[in-house]
Amino acid sequence: MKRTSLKDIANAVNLSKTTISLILNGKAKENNISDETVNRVLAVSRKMNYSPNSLARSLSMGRSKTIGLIVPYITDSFFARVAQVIERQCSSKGYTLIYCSSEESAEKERSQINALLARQIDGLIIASSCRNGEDIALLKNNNFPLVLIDRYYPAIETSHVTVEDEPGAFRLVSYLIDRGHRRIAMVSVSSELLPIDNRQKGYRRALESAGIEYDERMIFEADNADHEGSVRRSIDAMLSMSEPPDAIFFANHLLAAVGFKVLKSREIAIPSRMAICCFGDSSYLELLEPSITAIPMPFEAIGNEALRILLDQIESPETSCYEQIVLPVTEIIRQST
Amino acid sequence: MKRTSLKDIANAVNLSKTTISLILNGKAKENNISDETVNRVLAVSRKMNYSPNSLARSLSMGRSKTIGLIVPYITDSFFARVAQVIERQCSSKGYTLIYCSSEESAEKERSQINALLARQIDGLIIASSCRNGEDIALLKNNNFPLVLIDRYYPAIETSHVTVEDEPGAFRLVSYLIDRGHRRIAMVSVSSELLPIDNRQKGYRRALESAGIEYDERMIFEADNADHEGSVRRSIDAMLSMSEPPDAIFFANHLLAAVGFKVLKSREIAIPSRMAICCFGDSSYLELLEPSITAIPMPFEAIGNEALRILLDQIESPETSCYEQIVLPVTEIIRQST
DNA sequence: CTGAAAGCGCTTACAG
DNA sequence: CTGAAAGCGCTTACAG
Repeated sequence: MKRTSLKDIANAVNLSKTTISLILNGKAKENNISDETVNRVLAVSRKMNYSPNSLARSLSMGRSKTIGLIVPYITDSFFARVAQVIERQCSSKGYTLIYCSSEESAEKERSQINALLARQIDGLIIASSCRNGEDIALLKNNNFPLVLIDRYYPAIETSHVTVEDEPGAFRLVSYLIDRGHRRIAMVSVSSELLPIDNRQKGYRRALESAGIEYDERMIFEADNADHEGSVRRSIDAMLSMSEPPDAIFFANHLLAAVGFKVLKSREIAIPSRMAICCFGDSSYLELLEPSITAIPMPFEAIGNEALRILLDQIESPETSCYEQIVLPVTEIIRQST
Repeated sequence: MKRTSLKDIANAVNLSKTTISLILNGKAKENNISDETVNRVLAVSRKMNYSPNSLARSLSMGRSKTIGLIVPYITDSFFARVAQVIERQCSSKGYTLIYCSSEESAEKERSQINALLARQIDGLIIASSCRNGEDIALLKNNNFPLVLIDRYYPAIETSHVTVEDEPGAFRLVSYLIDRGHRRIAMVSVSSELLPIDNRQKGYRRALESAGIEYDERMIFEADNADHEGSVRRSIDAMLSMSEPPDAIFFANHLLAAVGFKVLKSREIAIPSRMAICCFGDSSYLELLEPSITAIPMPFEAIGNEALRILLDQIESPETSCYEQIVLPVTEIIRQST
């Protein structure tokens, strides 16, 4: 597809590329280019349907007005919504967003970081796999504009936007305890994900501060590659315990949905025989019967803050400094607890 | 962030950029470059952590190994899954995917098409707003590699991948009729979206072939900007009819979820007082109580076929021709009907 | 076996 | 008021 270039316009109006470029970039005034010339060029460029080749422009300017976003799964409604928020903000600020899914793989994450850097992106927002400290450190050491969301590396000082994972989990589990539950299981995912770890800490602290002994057999780790199967096995394992749990805290909304399904299929009454709740939320959790107690993620704030910090780093590198934002969360009590 | 360039390597090893470029692109053999030189360059380029500037490369080669995908909403699980499928396929074929959400706006779609073209993408997959025939025709006339998914323009011959909207709706509504329903309402979205229109046609044909008179007051159009409110109003309107419908066919899964919620809140028993079903599916529709009869979208096949056709156009422009794929769909009968 | 040179489509000091 | 020229980082005929 032949696109018209600056040179084409220059030839058409018998001026130099320089002049055309200046005019099209709104620098006519400061270069004293006559109104007549400006209008003529504008008209012709419109007629020729000109739009600049942004590769050439970025290459020449050394910045692309593009930012990258890497999330684990775009199919996870939480990340999709964060992406939506960031995409909208970006376009209102004249930036383009390129996003991709790392599928929770450190290698994919690495190759995506490299692919994005190769495209000369101006900054990067990552919900990292938590197993890629090397690249994160490299970016940081090069002062590359970077904001981590949802997950960060405690050992590496960066800007990041997260939520109150530990306190949120603490409150939710404490609530279960207040409701009389004593045997509370937790289903999380098998990985070193920081937020999951913090949610587990909150769970543990809630038990401790209620004087309930922590029992590691009550912690189940699902397999990201097989939520369905692994959650089913976890729940079956719980049910076959001599003293089965009477409540389950799921580490995220996807696990909770699967858990709900399994419990239903096993005909376990919720909440009478098993109360359930989870970190994170999704529109359908309130539609289920019983509706599920959950802690919604402030995806709007996460996206907005992350982009604000990133653009600050990009546009005012000298004054900007690392910002760590921890957003508050509030549980929504529904029927499942 | 200073990246190392070909020139940096050339200087480091005292060879020309040409030689480095040839080696790094695996063209050493055909240019008789000595193994020793090759190894030396490879080692140095690794040590210097070189990765080519893909903007420069694309600019020079005139192709970017990048394809664009425009969907209405990445937060719609259907499109997120299609995007996931395409992203995976792309990366396995050495392409990068850039996707963005048009939010069902023709203007956004247009500006995204232009932004993507400006990035010299090699091809484009679009689930179009159906109100942007102008740009689609322009792309087509320039022989730009293009595949439409989910929606297409009947007046413009292009490659596209869609599903059996009309037959699917026909079968589903016929099923409702078989179950004894006579007053069947349809809730669709207020737009000129082709698949929605086809689903409506299927609905209508089912009624006709069962000898049920079509009543346009049974068609409700929800507002994309306010699903919640408009579906609520539609359902309230139905309920206040002298002879309310006894079944509702929702044009997509998002509408069905909202409809389910409203019916519950109005304490309308499903399916005894009101049967419901929808086109499209989502993991949670089977978790609801009653679970919802639906027609799953073959997102895997949509993504795979679309990309296959597109790559064919890109890589063999001379032999490729327009392909129109209509994928079959099968309803899953659940408890809501 | 290797390099100089032109070109991809832009921007931007610099000169007149 | 406007243009020639260099440069961004690559690739690729062409020459030796």
